[in-house]
Amino acid sequence: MNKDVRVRFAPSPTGHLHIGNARTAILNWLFAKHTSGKFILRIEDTDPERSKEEYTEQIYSDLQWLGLAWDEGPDVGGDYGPYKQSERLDIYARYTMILLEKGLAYKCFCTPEELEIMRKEAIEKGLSANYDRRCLHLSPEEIATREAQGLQAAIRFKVPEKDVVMNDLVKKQISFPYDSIGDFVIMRKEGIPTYNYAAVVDDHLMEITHVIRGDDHVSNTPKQILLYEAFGFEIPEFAHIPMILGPDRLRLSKRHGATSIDEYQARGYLPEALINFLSLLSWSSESGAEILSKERLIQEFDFNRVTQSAAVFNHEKLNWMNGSYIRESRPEELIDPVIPFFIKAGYPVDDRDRVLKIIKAVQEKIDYLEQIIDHAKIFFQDSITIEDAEARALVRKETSQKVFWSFLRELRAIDHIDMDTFRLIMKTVQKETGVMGKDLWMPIRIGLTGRIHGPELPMIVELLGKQTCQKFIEEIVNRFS
RNA sequence: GUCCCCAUCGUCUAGUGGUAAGGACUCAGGAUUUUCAAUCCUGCAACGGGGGUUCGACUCCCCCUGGGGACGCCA
Repeated sequence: MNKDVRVRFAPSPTGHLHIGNARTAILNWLFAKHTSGKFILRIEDTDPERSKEEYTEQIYSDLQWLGLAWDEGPDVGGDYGPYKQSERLDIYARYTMILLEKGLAYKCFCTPEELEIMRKEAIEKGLSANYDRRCLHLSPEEIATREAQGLQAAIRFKVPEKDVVMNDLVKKQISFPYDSIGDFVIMRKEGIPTYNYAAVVDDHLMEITHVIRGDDHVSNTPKQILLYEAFGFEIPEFAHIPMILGPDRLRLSKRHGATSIDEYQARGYLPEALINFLSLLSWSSESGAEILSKERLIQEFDFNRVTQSAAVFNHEKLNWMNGSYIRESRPEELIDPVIPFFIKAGYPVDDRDRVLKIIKAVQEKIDYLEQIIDHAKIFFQDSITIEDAEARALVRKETSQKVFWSFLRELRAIDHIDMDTFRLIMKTVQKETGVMGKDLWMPIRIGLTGRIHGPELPMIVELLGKQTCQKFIEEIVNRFS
């Protein structure tokens, strides 16, 4: 019956994996998983100017970090390789010959300068900025002369005079008048294919069933459809997903801050949260739920529920969602992800149990892992400095002094402290001093951390340990009395 | 300039001819709490404009406006 689904993510290695591309990859992956199909990675490195091997590696690792495993690709192989376009040049050349022989494509000797003038003139006249076909009617002799002069030709596709209709899984039916499509170059004079051409040849040869990509490609699609028809290839399904915009409703770009996946990784966003969030840009669950596991996304994903309109990337919501994932994580799972941030901050990491306790103490306060550095600072101080004026005033209060002395007396009487003994001690302090509530707890908090806000005190005390607690309180007593 | 697409709270969205236009983020207020946070509750906030069609339009059609994309020997 239906062919097995095969989809591809086809980035060009010209930079880091961008948020928009990542979203495209995610939807491809979700659809493949949803249909038990294959997810294929193809590297479109046909631009020698901009493509770089290091970016290919970067794309691999970004995709891996997101947890999007591919079934076929340059590194893992597959039956439809090679999966890098730069290694398929002979294939494209072969198919170009077919078009040339059938008279469906022709050589073009126009220079970039000529083309630029042509374009300007067309726009001035109010016409569409298409190629005027001046090389279409070159006689064999004229072609021979130019080639004898050493001129190299690009190959242009001769666009047939018929309107093109496409049926898109998300955009539904769109038609393009034939005269809005100009004869486009399929092979550059260096013998390297252009995007529209290579994509068609590859998608056909790789038996891609669904082309899922950003909707900035819709106007490319009629060209590609024409190519499929010229070759007699079966046309795949198309699904053009809406763009992701910045807050100014312009296409998301570097100007908008962090736009590549590795930047989010570096700040301690969780891949699951990113996938969840990006999936919800222009797609929604029928249930209305927003926090959706990968499994659930896979199960529910459907093009019928993809929106038609572009979506603004909302940082605040991402932060909320990521924070939600952090809060829902088991603290143990967070140890490894958090360690790089500890190392970066110069905090010791050899005692994993201590790291775990710190995570438990601050887990609910952070939206992304990088923020743990600031919250955990209080656990690695040698001495306490009180910056805040309100805190200084509080510490000086008479009740605070009483609390300190009482607390210190209790502390000196024991040799080890944990959350429970701390609570017990505080009860005693309360009884002895008659101080309670904020006046009781706040001096201790400030004395131990220097700050007015922070994690729950019992956790702080246990993490600091008896010696450090005693030292800090002794210091503050000396300083302020 | 030409072609294509889009249009519900500030943002992400639900909606599919008859709804008090629902949810989420943000924001405000409250509850809880030894602080902050988290959590829970409450609240503010939207169908771009104009014509049709219809007994009835957020929903269908047209125009306008606004936005986006494409028109590369980039992808």
